Amino acid sequence: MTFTFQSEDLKRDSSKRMSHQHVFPLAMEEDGRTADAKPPHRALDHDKESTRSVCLLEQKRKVVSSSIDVPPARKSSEELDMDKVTAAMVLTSLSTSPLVRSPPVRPNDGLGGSWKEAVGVPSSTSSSGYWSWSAPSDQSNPSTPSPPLSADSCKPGRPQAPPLPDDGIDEAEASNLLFDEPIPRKRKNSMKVMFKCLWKNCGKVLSTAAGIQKHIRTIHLGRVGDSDYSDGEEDFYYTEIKLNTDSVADGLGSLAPVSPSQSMASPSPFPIPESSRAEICAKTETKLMTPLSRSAPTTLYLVHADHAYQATPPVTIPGSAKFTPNGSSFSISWQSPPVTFTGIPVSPTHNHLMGAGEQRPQHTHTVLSSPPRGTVSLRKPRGEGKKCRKVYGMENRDMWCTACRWKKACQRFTD
DNA sequence: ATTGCCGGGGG
DNA sequence: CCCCCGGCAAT
Repeated sequence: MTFTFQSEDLKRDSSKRMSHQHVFPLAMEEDGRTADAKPPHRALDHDKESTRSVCLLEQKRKVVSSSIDVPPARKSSEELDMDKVTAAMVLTSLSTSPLVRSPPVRPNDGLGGSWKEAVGVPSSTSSSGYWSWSAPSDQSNPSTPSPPLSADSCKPGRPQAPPLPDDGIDEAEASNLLFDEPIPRKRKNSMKVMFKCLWKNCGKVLSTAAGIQKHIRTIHLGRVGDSDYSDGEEDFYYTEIKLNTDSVADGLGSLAPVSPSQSMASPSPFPIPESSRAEICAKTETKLMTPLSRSAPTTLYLVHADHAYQATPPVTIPGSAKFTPNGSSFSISWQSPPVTFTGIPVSPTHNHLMGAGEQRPQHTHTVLSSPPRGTVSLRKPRGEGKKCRKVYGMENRDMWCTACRWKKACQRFTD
């Protein structure tokens, strides 16, 4: 954080003191105290200008670099975490009787919503040889202090290629590969996975994904034909639930960050723009998943929404399909009937341009406009864009606009 | 925890 | 007026 670049030099030869904080005032319009040092020439002006821009640049760079620096650190700690988690899981699975066979799907990467591809053949008895969950190898080297680079601490021993390259939509897979996240993270055996239809007043529960998909397709969606064809729409209408002891509440990871309430007026039921599903996946797995999976092991009845779009919007199902795992508050439901999205869930095309543009909520405030107008507060809604403080930072306080310096509403960056 | 800024206070 | 800060609310 040293501001030892041009400005220091400049200041040194142009003026007297150098206090750490007041390095920057140089170019301010209001007080021309730099003028005394030398007759103001274009050169100096130029200097000032460039210096100022350098300041800004510098700051930008600081930001960038910090954001670059961070990830590795976090990563390593994450890896350690993962190790712990895996170890824990291994232990758990060892101590638990391998009663139930391994579930047909990998529960964790489900957010992509297309794991069904990975599962492949819809066989009800897919006990699956090749998911063999290489626990021993994990255990054999539990320490793994620091795997070089982004090594996958989860599957040390064997490559264990992802099931099937299959076809397109496999974003989850792709993202996993991209992010070097521990891909398979298979579930332990002692867990029964069921699939529950979320359709209004249906609540049918089947034991296989294919089954439930077929059910939805035929019964609810009214698809004809033998319907091998699935556009993935069914994914929205069922969810995976786990019954059983098996502690580790990983399924909740994806559900947790749901905000408890959302007005129906909101135009898009999906606060999260689908476009960045990959990121979401990764994030969910890493930062949300991990901490959560360790907490709250008490549930016996877990709901696992495989699809981000399913889980994320705080929807509410009217009648049925309401899970209350422990009595603790948790419910999935569905307020706006399936009509909301037809065909393809959410077009992955609409990216929101982050960073540059401001996207406003743009609500259509219906009729409720003026509450009690007489009240005092009337606080400004809070400015949107960055303000002087944010832009220049505390250390360059004298670059702020006056209002900002006085802690008043910013005048330079008005909204 | 950080940031925007209102309300109020001292000169 | 100018200048500053306590403290609150939103993030």
